[in-house]
Amino acid sequence: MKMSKMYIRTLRETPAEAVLPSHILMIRTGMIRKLVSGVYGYMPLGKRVLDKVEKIVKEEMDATGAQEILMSALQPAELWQESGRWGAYGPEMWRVKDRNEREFCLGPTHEEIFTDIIRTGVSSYRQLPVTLYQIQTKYRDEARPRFGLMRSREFIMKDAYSFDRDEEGLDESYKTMYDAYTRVFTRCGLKFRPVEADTGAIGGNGSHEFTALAENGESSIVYCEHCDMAATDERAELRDDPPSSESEAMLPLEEVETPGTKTIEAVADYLKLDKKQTIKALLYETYDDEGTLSGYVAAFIRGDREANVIKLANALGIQEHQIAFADEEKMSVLTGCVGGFTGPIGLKNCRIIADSEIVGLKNLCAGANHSDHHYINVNYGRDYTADMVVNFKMIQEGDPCPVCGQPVKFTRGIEVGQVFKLGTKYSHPMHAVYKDENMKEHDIVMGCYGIGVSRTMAAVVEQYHDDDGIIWPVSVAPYHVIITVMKTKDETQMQLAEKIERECAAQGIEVMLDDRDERPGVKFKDADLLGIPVRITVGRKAGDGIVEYKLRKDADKTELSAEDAVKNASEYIKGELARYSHEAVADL
RNA sequence: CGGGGUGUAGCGCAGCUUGGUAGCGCAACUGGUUUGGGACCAGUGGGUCGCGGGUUCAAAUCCUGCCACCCCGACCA
Repeated sequence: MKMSKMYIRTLRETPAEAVLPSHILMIRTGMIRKLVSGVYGYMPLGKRVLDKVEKIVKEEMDATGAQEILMSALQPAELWQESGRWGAYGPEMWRVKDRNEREFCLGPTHEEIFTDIIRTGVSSYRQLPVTLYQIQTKYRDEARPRFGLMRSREFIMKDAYSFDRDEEGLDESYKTMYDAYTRVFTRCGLKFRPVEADTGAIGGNGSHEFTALAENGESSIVYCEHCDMAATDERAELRDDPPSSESEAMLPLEEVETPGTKTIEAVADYLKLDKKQTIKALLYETYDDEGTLSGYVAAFIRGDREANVIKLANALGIQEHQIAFADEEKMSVLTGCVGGFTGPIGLKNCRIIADSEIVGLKNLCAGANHSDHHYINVNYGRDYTADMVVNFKMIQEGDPCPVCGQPVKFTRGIEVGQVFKLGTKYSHPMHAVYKDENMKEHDIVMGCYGIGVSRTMAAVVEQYHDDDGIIWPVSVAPYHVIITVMKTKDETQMQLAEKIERECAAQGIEVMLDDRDERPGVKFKDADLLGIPVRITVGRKAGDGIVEYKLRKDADKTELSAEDAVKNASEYIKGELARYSHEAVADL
């Protein structure tokens, strides 16, 4: 393709709207265009990359025997009411009405739709197992869209759903998808890690996230260097703490003045204590199924810790969206807590939850429930008790690994895929059943599997770039080779360039020819920015049939005959494509 | 949803404090000189200064309401 004919515009300056390298580069290369916040369009180069990712996804899905279909983004409310999620999903669901006030949503995911398909299409055990998938646009009205394609309100997702007779069948389907995902992300060139994950609002009883490693990622994952434990920070189990200061003697409870010390840092600093010797209060309000306020919770945790809201909600027997930070002023009227000085002693009209760790620690410092005062030498049992003692803290770097006990490590990443064992969460309420050999009805056992296709593209850029631009892995590069002509008005150069273009194309290499009437510097900068894996420069020595050959990822350049350059490019591209092929990763 | 910030040409920004009817760089267009790492000279075109209301002889500038976008947090199958 002649670059002079291509609809491309690159930007020299960093766009004001972008912060992450991947976002900046995708805008500077003109691959994507923002329409409104969290909604992007794909320009020619972006679309080509998207297509490559999709192709890899399709090949791996098809190889598992999954079959592609395509469902509408627009979904009737009735199906969601049947599954119980119309109310449960929350404000991220993009709800719309038709002219007759009938309710719909723009699908954030498709469990209901696929369950509906299967319940009318499957009646016998003989039709199971089956897995269907689609690559389609999803809508989530994110509270805060950001980082370009990383967290957008409209995005492209591959979603697959498996249907089995029983749990054993599901385990097999799940494993098949898990392996296929490993191949997909490997073929995209990503450095990633599958980690144990929570099931969240999708529900079910087992899940893994596939996380592309990236400093700027939004997900935090925990792993162990001594065993194969890897999980999201929310999911990671923490060992129950043995009472760590059992032998220490309890000192007399004492109230001390601590003026203006509203934060743990301030109190610890003022009293010259380690944060680990303090108790932090976290005030929550809870809601019932209708979303009305149902009560207050005061949760206490060691001062240096963070709470894991999922674990807290689980302990309270409610969903995650049914708990939120409390309105402190309203809560203080009823319970006697004082913002910044809340402690477990003397609270009323709320449930008190203590993290298992502080129960075992002696002589801690906690708020006194009146301004500018704290208690010191607070001890569980003697000075206060809790309605529940729960291990609800978030795991931290250095905490013991739940599997082997060695200190855990943290890293950040981008969640590019997730697999779930759903069980009968949807099939049961929606009555998706099959008849067995004895004409007995059973709920179909389901799994669901998602890949963020557009997000995967962003993750690749996030992992493959330098100061000059993108460095595409060959498997997803928009073009394989760029021919840079130094002087387009020089017929010898142009003719040689066109010859190279034809020869590349004849070998199935995707090639773009920079025939624009620009100075060499502009062309080199653009070639680097666009990140095309191989660059062939046609310049002064064109008359002798000599060109320059350079890989985007390497610094060195070599002068070769045009024939050898094409041969090198062809060998390199084909080698890389083979390395990222289905066959090459088949045994992963 | 809470806190902060920004809206001026396609992009990046200045002007606003102290009101006088809009400017710089890049990009685009024309001509010329250039041509191996984002050239130079000359010229040209392009703006309801986010939108509404108010103050004033006069508003990009002051007051006010709204909207959009970005950042931090909350939230996030």
